[in-house]
Amino acid sequence: MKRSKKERQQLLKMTIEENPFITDEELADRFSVSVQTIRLDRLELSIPELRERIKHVASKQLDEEVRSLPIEEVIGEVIDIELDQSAISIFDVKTEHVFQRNQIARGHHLFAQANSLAVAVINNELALTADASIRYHRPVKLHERVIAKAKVLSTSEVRTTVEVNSYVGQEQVFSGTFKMYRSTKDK
Amino acid sequence: MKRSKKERQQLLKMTIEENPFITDEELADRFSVSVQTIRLDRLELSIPELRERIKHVASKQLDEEVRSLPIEEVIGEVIDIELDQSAISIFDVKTEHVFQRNQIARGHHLFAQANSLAVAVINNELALTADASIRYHRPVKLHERVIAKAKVLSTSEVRTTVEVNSYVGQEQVFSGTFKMYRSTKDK
DNA sequence: CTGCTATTAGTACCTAGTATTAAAAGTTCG
DNA sequence: CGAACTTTTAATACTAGGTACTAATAGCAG
Repeated sequence: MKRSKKERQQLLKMTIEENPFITDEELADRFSVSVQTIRLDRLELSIPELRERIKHVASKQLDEEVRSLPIEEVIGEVIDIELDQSAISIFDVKTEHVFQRNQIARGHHLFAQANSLAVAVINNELALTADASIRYHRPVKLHERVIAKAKVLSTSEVRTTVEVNSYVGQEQVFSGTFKMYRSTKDK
Repeated sequence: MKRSKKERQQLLKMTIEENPFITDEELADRFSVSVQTIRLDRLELSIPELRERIKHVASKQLDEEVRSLPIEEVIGEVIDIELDQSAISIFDVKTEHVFQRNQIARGHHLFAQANSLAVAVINNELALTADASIRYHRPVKLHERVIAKAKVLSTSEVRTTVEVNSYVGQEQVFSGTFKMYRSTKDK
């Protein structure tokens, strides 16, 4: 089938994005053009060669391995954070989070969102929850968006108290107070 | 400095593990031997060439991207239950439950085990957590088996209080008191 | 000094490219 | 229709980072 240059380049870009491991030769085959054409296309689109693409993906992987900060491990998506002060995350309730019978979110998901946000807000290599006191104000339903706001109330050498309030729209659905250990090194 | 063949190969292995992006030439420089020697070493140690190493790292990255598992639905296995009285469940801590940095189980999994057991023990079409007070006695580590025991403390028309204590072996790791609504129908 | 291992050197070949020049094919406009 | 332009293909020289193989040399042990 015939494709215009523009169409081909558009497809090329998508193809490479989907599978960065593809060679120019395979691409040439796939689009029924010469290898040179593919190379001109890549040049015009500023798409680097196979090895560079792979290298880039691999570096990302190494980054991830090294990093693995608590922020990656938060349940929900952190949209704002000021270390040792406050943090906000959003959590969309999907089918896998609710009881089938009544479409109400299972409590531990709201807890997890709040608790992990409390962990994340603490500017420390490691924070562990010591104890917590929580309250569910009203049930949260499927497809609702829960916004959790964490606020650090007090901090001492080894302990920090974090308050988390979660809302759906203007309505409060959850509140919790988390007392956290801030262990300095590994335990 | 002089190193024996064995010493060099040992170091070589570690060096490549730490930085898979290093070329034979750089390695040769670093160990003050010829490039050929490095290649013989890699051959003996079955270490693939630079590009293959990078490719391998990159594929791992793509795997990870696909993964991104949601918080799982299974929160321990109920092994005994007497409705409105008591229940026991076990929960094996796997890699997906721990912080990567220190292999300590994330608090919300212990909470989820206890909370879901509290829900299960209540002989009602629907039970919802109203509030909870919990305490983490000691961190739980990877591969430990947590046994949660729930006991119903009091029951009224609409509310039930459940106490849950969790253990690893003889040692208590978690305790919580859950006040539950026993709503008769849907809310 | 003879063997042996370890190391180094050299050559041909490979993949997946870049960079450049040139020719051929396709398209558009007057 | 044909000149002018764009697009595509082809061909060549060169590169990095290797493999595979052969051969020469270095170091040391008995």
